[in-house]
Amino acid sequence: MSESKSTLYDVGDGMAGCGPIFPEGGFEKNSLRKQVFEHVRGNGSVARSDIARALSISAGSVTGIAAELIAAGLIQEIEDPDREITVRGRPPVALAIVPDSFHVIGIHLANERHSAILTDSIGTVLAETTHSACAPKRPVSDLIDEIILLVTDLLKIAGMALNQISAIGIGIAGLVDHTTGTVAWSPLLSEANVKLAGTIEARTGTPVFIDNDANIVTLAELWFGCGRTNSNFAVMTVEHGVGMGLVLNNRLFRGARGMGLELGHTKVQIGGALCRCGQRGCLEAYLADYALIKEAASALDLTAIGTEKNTMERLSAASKSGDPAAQAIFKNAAKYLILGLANIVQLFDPGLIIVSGGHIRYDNLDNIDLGAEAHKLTLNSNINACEVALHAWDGLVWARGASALALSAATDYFTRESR
Amino acid sequence: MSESKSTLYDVGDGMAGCGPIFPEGGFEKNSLRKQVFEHVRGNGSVARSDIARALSISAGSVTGIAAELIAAGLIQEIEDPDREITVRGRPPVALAIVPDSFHVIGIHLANERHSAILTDSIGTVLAETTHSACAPKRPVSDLIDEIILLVTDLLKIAGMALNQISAIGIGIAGLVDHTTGTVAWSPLLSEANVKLAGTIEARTGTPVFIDNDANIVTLAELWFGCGRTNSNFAVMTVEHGVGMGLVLNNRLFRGARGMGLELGHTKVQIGGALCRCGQRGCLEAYLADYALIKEAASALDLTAIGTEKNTMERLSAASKSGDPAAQAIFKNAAKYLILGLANIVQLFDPGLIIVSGGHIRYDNLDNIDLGAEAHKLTLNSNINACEVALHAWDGLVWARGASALALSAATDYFTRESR
DNA sequence: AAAATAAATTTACTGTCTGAAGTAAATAAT
DNA sequence: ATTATTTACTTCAGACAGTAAATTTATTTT
Repeated sequence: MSESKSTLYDVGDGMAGCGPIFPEGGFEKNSLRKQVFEHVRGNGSVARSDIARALSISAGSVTGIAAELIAAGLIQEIEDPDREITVRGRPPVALAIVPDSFHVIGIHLANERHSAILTDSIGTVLAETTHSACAPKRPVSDLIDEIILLVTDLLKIAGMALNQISAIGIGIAGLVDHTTGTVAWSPLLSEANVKLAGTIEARTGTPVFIDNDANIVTLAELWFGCGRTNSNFAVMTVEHGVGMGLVLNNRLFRGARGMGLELGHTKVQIGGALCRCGQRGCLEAYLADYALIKEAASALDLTAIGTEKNTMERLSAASKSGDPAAQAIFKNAAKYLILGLANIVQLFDPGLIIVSGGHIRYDNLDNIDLGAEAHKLTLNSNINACEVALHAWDGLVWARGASALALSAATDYFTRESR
Repeated sequence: MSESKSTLYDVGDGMAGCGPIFPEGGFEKNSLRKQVFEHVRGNGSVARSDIARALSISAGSVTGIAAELIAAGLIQEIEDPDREITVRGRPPVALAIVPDSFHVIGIHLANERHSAILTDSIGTVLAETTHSACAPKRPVSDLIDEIILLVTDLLKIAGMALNQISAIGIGIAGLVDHTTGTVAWSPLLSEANVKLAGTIEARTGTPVFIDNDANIVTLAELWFGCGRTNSNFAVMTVEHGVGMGLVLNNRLFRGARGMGLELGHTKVQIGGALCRCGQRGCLEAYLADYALIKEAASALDLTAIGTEKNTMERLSAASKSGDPAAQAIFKNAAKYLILGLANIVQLFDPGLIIVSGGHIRYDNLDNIDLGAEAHKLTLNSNINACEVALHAWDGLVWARGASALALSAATDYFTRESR
């Protein structure tokens, strides 16, 4: 832990609202209070009458619930900015979230770098900090110290106190059981089956929720990205490893026992390439960064060994400048990326797959229509081809996803029945 | 349609009750009425006080709901057969389903043979019929005639009238959208996008529900098989094709858009073996019956071409009598079966996978521990190994699964709120 | 026969939501 | 300017699902 980069934000992010935008008439018996709150947050600002129509509930209910939410300080009446005066009848009164009704923290823990953000109740980033990390495997106590350091740093930047934070979300690489808050295994930890959430909760007195990398990225898409307007989509992440996340009916799907969705370790070739997990033929062994780097020796002079990121950048540059070996490496990886997409379509049939990863990869996918290529590998009777979107992120997605985890929990807390 | 085999049943099937046995305190806000009914059906006979404890609802609610269900003729008080007299206090009064409160029909449509059963409200088979079919592809109108014939035959055997049937469930091979009741594509139909459920509904005046082969088998396991005591499990079917079904939280998982779970067409080898779907490298192309038969020429004298079933039987016999070529074929198929299992574990992490198929296959899997072999191909950090169960079925599973579809719908209907 | 115990029922009450009637605030027509 | 029309919002009685606690019922134990 040496250099640190910190920034103070006070901006919104263009599109109104945040969080998944639910289609009208949610079938799930979420309390109306929560439904109304989420509808307001999802749309930025809505009138009571619009809410009643959208959720198909009675106008009377909306009045009552809005009154409760206003009394609780969660929402407020605002001057509708883009109101049309041409309609007759009593003009609607727009409702909007009170941004500073509560605050949450989102943290991402990774090999080289930890990042953390502090947001208000509509997900606006108020403060951000990044701490570089180096220790490859450490005892839990060390990692907890690092987390506490991130939190205190963040609070200092934002000028807030810990008791003003309603929830903390943490994303960490490895096998995570979200329901119990346990890290079964992580590349960052020398110990296994760590009750991370509980421990941090005890240290901070704040509710803590954890999930793995892939789910965090998926949440980021659901709350702040292209997933917002899609109820069903999959996310495929390609970087050091290969992961995936799935959203069904605006909800993160976590598999039967909380684990699963380990796309990177599905087998795509019997007795194939050796994967870092020790098995052979994993998708990851053909597609992840480390798999490409293993092959990079044939394209690059690797006598001077650099970081993984550096090597990938050199490999990408070589490919773009026409090096045939480097191009072959990326081309082969693309073939397996498409295979992965096809298998996702075949098994989950989402309407949309978001491929999320660093921009380096995309530079080498420019002329490939991933959706069309994947469609060629699926049953053609599958009429509605699956859309494939590339989404290159900055370093903040992970922390944003983690903050979504916290936002979701805080929303549940503040809108729960009979408070 | 020539020979027909029909039987009249009047037996139960050993284990008490039917339908998934829900763990205590279901989180889903199913109406208590339905929860109580399902709990009684799942357990065969339970006292009111047991229901209150199991579902953690108040005793008062149970009294009220039981009264309603009794008034509706759905359940009844019975003499508890195995009651222990040693306890003091007022003795509990056992409740049980009234078996003939309603009846449903389950139909399975396949290439060579259609089968249909008529059951009462606890799934006891009251009548069964099988019609042989031959036309490989026919217009919808023909298939509908065949279905109507099955239904009338069944009603005659059972001595019942159509208006005594509360719902009809139909299982058919192909791509089926359960929610709309549409068959997008089927090997039995010359037309595409057929609104089968709606048409039969109009013809019979009875609610009709359809689903595909794999889901039907999965429902059979959930309602009547080893799935009853498991809330989360996957089913893998291996026969003419390779399919799968998934149960999450006692509910059939149908993917994001109702299709999906096409395990047979996930790719396990880039540019691999040619599949009947036209693609290369599908799991099915290595594992399904037709894939094995393609290779059978090297082991058998195929100058006399027989049916698929016949060839499989000859191949199996050859393998068991020590023919090395036949043994190699089965051994290779087993490798891909294990790969399929490993991929299911990796993606869905169910606690149990039921491999469902004809017994021919199992004869050649005797000495293989599928669970252990699949575990070898998954992340070893996946601590809880997935159990793998072989379940060889008789020809009735499909129809039973279809009847479960109907039973489930009828249950919803009769236990819905404010009737 | 009385005490103890457990099951089932009754009763009063709570919270959530709806539907209908009423109020408020604007525009359009006269 | 006045009235009608339209739309947004509020109020309130009541349906409904469920609970918690008191009560009744049926049985065993003492």
